Amino acid sequence: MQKYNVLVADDEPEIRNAIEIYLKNENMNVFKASHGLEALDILEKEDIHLIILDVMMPGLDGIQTTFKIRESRNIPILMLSAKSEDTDKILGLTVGADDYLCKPFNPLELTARAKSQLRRYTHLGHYKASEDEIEVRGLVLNKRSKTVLVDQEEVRLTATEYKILELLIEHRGRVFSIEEIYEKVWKEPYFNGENTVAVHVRRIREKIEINPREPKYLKVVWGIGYKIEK
Amino acid sequence: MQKYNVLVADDEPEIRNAIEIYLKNENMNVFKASHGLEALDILEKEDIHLIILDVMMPGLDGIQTTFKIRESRNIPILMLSAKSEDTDKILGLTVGADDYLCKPFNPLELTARAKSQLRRYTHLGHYKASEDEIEVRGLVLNKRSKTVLVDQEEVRLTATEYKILELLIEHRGRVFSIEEIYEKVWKEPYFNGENTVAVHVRRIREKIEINPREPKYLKVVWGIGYKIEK
DNA sequence: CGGCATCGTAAGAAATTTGTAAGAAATCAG
DNA sequence: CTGATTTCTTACAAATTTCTTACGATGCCG
Repeated sequence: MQKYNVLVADDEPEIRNAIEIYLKNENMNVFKASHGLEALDILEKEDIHLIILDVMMPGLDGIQTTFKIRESRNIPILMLSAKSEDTDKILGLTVGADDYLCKPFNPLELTARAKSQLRRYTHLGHYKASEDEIEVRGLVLNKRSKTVLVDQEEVRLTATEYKILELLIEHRGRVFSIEEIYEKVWKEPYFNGENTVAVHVRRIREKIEINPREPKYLKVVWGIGYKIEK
Repeated sequence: MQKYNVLVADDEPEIRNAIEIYLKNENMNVFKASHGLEALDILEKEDIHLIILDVMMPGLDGIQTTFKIRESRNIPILMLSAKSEDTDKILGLTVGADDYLCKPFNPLELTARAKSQLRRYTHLGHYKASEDEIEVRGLVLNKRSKTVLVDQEEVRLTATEYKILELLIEHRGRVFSIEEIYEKVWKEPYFNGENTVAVHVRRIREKIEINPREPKYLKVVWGIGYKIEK
């Protein structure tokens, strides 16, 4: 069996060590860093398969580190954050992370999520992109060719429209706030009052829905955001 | 295995000692108090994981102590009370408690309930973030996707309705006063006379109950507040 | 330069949610 | 039973959020 290398970056030594124990238990190699810069350093030298990052760290924090990593690589990142009332907010901040978990977390859940990320590797150790083709109720999105079919018919989406739809479809069933969508797609902070996402949603609906006023795929969840029905 | 610290507060020494024996048998550390103030004192000094409180105690009784504890902490509380005709009444009084038990109780039941509360801790000793999905008698609440299913059917709740329901379900069995609900959901002080929570409760019932007038899930506890039946 | 496609903004319309008030109904205390 | 208290119910108006449309800006390609 493949032995995976996992990098854990957290400024709290207890958490770092606890995670190390859980992961070693699952037969993984663990590299530890106490802040973002150290993590980036290890990342250059070692063949890391998964990064577990704490949001809150002195110096380069988890979010900045994610941006840095994403500039050059597509390694899976699992973000950790302190439990907060406003989970959605944190979720919005974790742009670029592949998954996230609130502290205090359940060790079983941590290892389960870590393994789920690692499952995306082939036996050669190469990172395997998640499924190329996603189908949901007659709507087929192909990530490789970046095309969308609705009932066998190809639909021409613009680049931004496609990105929004891909985001929603990849996590179908989950609700994304307008802010979250904006920050994930545009990769810049969202200022309240902007109407852009709504307009793009309208345009996407125009193209993929039979009746844009009664959307079958791209649904609104009032006061929360948008989602693709599972 | 993690060794848990349990605080037992009861004015009757026999009961205190009996509980101590049962719990030590289950490999727990036991701290004892004979009244509420002493319990609060120990709580400050020790790293307590579970509190077992008797309702009837001289000085600060179990109910007042619960209020005091809840002002600052979210530790699980198991309430003990003398058996009475009017179980509901006592149940209503246990606002803020996570579970309760009637005296005389079965030692097996006591340890079972104590362990059930402690199970919510991780190996790190942190209080565990609760599960993503909570199921209670056919009602399924998914915190990640912020959706609610009743008998497999998705129910569309508004943002505030969802928040109220999530609060109640997360601590199902516990009674929340209108004031508590208001302040937890709206995050602003509650002024007596406001009707808002009641109206929202009505609307939630309209959506999740078969017959809103005879609620199966979201029940009222007269003079105290609302709760979700366990 | 002209034609075309894409994008963001603004502004008003439409839809949905939310709070309030007022009276009805249920429950409790004596 | 009676009056007091608490919860329930309904309707309506205000607030908020989303939808829709149109327009101008930008950039690409020939």
